[in-house]
Formats: sequence, structure tokens, C-alpha cells
Amino acid sequence: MSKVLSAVAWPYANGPRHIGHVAGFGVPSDIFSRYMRMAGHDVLMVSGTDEHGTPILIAADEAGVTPQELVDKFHRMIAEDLCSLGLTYDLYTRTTTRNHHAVVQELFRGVYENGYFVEQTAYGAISPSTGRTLPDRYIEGTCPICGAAGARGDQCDNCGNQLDPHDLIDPVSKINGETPEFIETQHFFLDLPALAEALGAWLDEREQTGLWRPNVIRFSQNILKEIRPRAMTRDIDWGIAVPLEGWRENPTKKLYVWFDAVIGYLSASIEWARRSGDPEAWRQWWNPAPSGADEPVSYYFMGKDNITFHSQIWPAELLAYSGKGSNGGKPGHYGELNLPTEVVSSEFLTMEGKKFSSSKKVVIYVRDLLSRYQADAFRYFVAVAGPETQDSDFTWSEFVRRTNDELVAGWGNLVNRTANLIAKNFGQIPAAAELTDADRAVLDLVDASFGTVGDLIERHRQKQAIGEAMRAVGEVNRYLAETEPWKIKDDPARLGTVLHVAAQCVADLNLVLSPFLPFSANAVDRVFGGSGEIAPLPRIEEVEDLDGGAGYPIITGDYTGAPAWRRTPIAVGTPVSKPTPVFTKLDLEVVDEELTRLGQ
RNA sequence: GGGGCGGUAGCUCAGUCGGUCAGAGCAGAGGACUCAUAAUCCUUGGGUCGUGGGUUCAAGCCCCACCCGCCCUACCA
Repeated sequence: MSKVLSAVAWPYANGPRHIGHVAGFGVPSDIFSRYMRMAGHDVLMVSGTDEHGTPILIAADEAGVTPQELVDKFHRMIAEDLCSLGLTYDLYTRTTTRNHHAVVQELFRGVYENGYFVEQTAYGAISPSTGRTLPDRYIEGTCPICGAAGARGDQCDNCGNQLDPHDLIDPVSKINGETPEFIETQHFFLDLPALAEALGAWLDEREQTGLWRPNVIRFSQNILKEIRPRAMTRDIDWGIAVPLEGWRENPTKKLYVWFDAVIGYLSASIEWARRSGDPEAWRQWWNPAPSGADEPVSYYFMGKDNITFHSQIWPAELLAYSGKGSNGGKPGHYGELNLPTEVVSSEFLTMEGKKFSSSKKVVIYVRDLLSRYQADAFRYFVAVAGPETQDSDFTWSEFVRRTNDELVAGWGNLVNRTANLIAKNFGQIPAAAELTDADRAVLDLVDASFGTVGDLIERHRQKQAIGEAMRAVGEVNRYLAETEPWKIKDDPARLGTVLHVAAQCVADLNLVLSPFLPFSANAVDRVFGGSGEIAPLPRIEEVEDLDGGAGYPIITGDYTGAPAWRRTPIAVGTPVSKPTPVFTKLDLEVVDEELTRLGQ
């Protein structure tokens, strides 16, 4: 039994979540966390909404609201989206809490005192009217290389060259059309070169485990080669104050949003501990274990666009705070902080062959999908066909097919026919008489799936894991076809035995599938007379800020009630009545309906 | 430009150390059964494994070049 930190990517507060987001980090992290809890580990699953940064400011200006009003709205929406998918966060919080601000500032101080920040003059664009940093991508002009109009400050879409915004001919702000002013400005740069050696050693050690996905480890080692200091402050008035004399009071200097966002994993853990009544409890997941005890492990779930922040920036911050780079230093009062055990990055989900794009309306929002379809149907699709190690495509026709042919016709049908046979013939779970070889074979095969499926989930091979589970479902369907219980009504002992065996297999597979399909796991459990509470579900809770700020909604829950990851013998005599189907079969017309909705 | 990934049966994809690797599911065809949301079960696949070279006794799997598609690279997050 270990302390397992499930650190889940922080969604940016710029709108509701679309299914591409949650396919990458949400569903996989929940499947993993649910399984690890059932396997007996102490899981702490944390995340929250990322609410600072330039895009929020711009969106707020456009909407005519304050940034705080904007993020209040979107934080709530995102929390609802994630909760409705059944994602079992121990705490889903946000970056505008006072706790988060304080933790971020403590990290900054520690890194600063250990000498891993260098103050440098940078040259950058600001908006003359607001004084805010104007990021490269928000500047456009004529490309100095190919002469195309409308080139962005970072890259020209026409010729593909990377640009320096200062070289653009007639640069203008995309936000308000004014001419940007290029100024010299002071910033704190994280001294990544001083941490490169420690980062490299850590990555080499991680590579030895052979667990990281090849893409992720290779990419991480690659970016190490061209490592250079990176600015961790910005000219902006929305964010966390730099906790230093002369900076703190400056309304236009804030910490870079990514500096603070990744610290959310730690601040959320601390917030969780404070709310749990044991404010120091977070240390069990973050500090090295006392000698003799198992080291805590941490898994970070995200999409591939976030790898650099999780395999370089965040470990660098942790190393710097712990004083473990070439500049030396000593840990701050949070103590030595553990680096990620594994950065579990997924690839991207596309949508009918195209990249998701809210502006181009190539998008399906989680809330829209769940208003019409079962959460588990979507979770099933993601588990079985998601972008685990390479990009994958979501199409409505494939969604309908997977739902109807695999989930409903395979698993749903097995549940249904088993329950029906029991309800008709016994009305309760029958006892087994003597077992035949075939009975034992199917029982053993299903029992073995706890091992194979669990192992695959632990290694983040969820597609293969659910494939194994579904293969076992097929075996049980075959078992029924071969034993033909509907033909042996004149032999109640044998009939009871077959149905007992089938019911046991269904109960087992229901547990094995519960990390993937929590909602239906509960429904299936109810069909067979259980409590319907085998897969815990999260809830939204309105809480006060711990340090006197404004209240906000969080996702939390009590997940201690999940059954263990092993066969639990079914209780003979439990009443079973004629079931209502657990899964909804989809009409083939929904494909056209949805494509029409997409405007295609 | 640099780094990386993918291109395997009509469709979606598996293929760990090079030698039963030419596979699975779905679709299609035929059959069985009737407990079940017309669900289930059995039988049925021969695709130059993107293209052209090369290494090897042996290559989807290694090397080189090329063609397609995609991602990362940015003071967006």
C-alpha cells in the first residue's frame, strides 16, 4: 500500500470543457485513481481551474466583466463538467484561492533564496494604453521574410518561419489595433541551466523504470539539450504578486501563469489536508518517506502540449525549492519535495478528423454530450478508443457503434440476460451445486482478469486493459451459449449452478469494469440486489475560502467505500427481479443529427 | 528550420527482444439458438504491412532517402 498522488492537469478557465480535454487527462486519471484505490492504495487526486494569464484578461475585457467574474463563471462550469463525468477528485479547487497564492509565494521565496532566480532585463512588447505585456501571438503585421500580411508575432502562417515580433513590419495589437511599444522590462528568470544536471539525472533514473511512454521521455530529454533561463514574471495586472520588496506592491508585475499553475498540485494537496482536519497530511504524498516506509509515488496526467511544463518547469521548481541544483541551497519550510514518478501524457483527440476548435465550431462540449448520452458511454469510448499513445479520432458513427455493438450488445446484454434468467427461474441468486470443468474454467478466466486488467491500468495501458475486460465479457456470453441454461429447466440444480456461475462472473466483471464505467457499475450492482454504491461518485460542494477570501465550489467526495480489487463471492438468496436495461442503445439517426448540429 | 509521432484487411486499430507476424474488432457472407435492448454463439478474411533502396540466413519490426498526415518547438495556456 502506497501513497499515490494523482495530479491531474488544470483546465484553463476560458470556457466549458470539450470532450478532447477530458479524453486526454480527465477520464484516464479517474480510471487510474479508481483502480489504485480499489487495489488498496492511498490515493490523493487533485486538480483545479487555472485562472490567471493574459487570455483571461482579454476574454474578460471582451465580455465587459472583470477577470474575477469571468473565472468565477467558468470555474463553476468546468467543475460541473468534470463532476458530471464522475471524476473522483479528492479536491478540485482553483488558483484564485488565498491558499494557492500563499503556497505559490512560498515556493517563489524558496526558489529565490536558494539562488535559482536571476533578475534580467528583457525586451518585450507592451500595450501602450494598458501597460500589459503583449504576448507575441497577440501581435500581427507583415512578415519580414515572405511579405505576407497578417503574420503573427511568433510565427508566419504563410511561410511558416518563426518570427520575432519586433521584426514585423507595421506591427499592431490584435487586441485593440494599437501599435505595440517595445520596451525594456525587468523579470525574474528561472535559472534552468543550474538545474539541468539534476533534471537530467532525474530523467535518466525515470527512463530506467521503462514505464514512461517513449514519446514523453524522449521529448523531455530532448528539450533539456537547449535549456535556458525562462521568465517567470510578466507585465500584467492579473495574477499572483511577486513576494519581494518593491515588487509586491507593483500592480503590473505578476508571476507567470505557468509558474503558479503547476504549483497547484501542491497547493491543492495542502488545501485538501487543511480541509480534512489534519493540515500536515499532505506531506505523506510530497515529502520523502521516513526510512523503511514506501516512497510516495506521483502520476501527472495531461495532454502532450503540457509535457514541457511537467517534465521540465515543474520538476525544476521542485528541485530549486529543495535546493538540489548546482547553485545548492536548502529546502524551504515545506521540506524536500518529491519529483514526479511519472508524467503520463496522452496525445490529442480529434473530432471527425479535425482539430478541436471552439472558434471554428469544431467542438463538442462535455455538457452537451452528457445532456443527450450516458457518461459511461463516453467514458467507454475514451477508454477503448482514446488518444492514449497516439492521436485518435472521435466520430459520431464510431461512438454509436462502440456504444451499441460493444457496450450494449456485449456487456449490457450479458448483464441483462443473466439477470433475466435468474429472475425468471429463481427470483433470487441460486446456490451452486457441483461445478463442471466448464464452470471452473469460466470462473477462473474471469477471476484472472483482476490481475491482467489491474496490471495494465497500473501501467497506463487502458485501451488494452478494457479490451481484456471486454474479452472476458465475451467469454461469459459464450459460456451461456454453450451451457444453454434456458434448456435445462427440468434440472434445477444444474440450472442454478450455471446461473450462479454466470452471476458471479457478472459481479466480478462489474468490479473490473467499475473504474471505467462507474455509473453503470452501480446500476448493475442494483440489478443483482446490491446497494448500488460500489463505485463512489464525486460531488460539488460550496465552501468558504480557508483564509478569508470569497467562497467557491469544489469537487470532492468520500471514496473510501469502494470494494477491493478482487472477487467478492455473491450472496446466495439475494432477490433479483426482472431488470430494466442499464445501457441505452442509440438510434442510428443520432449520427446524422449530431453531424447536422456540427454544421457538416 | 529543429525535435518527435504515425502511414498494417472496406473501417478503427494490435503487433513487446527482427525468425508461426501477416493479426483483432466492426462491416460483409453463411449457419446455430431464442434467456436477452433482433441482442448472443459458431464458421468465413488472404491485405505488395506508405514508396524506393540497404543490412541480415531471416524485416511491418534495423539503416538511408523520399512521399503523405499530425504533433511539439512561442513572453497562449
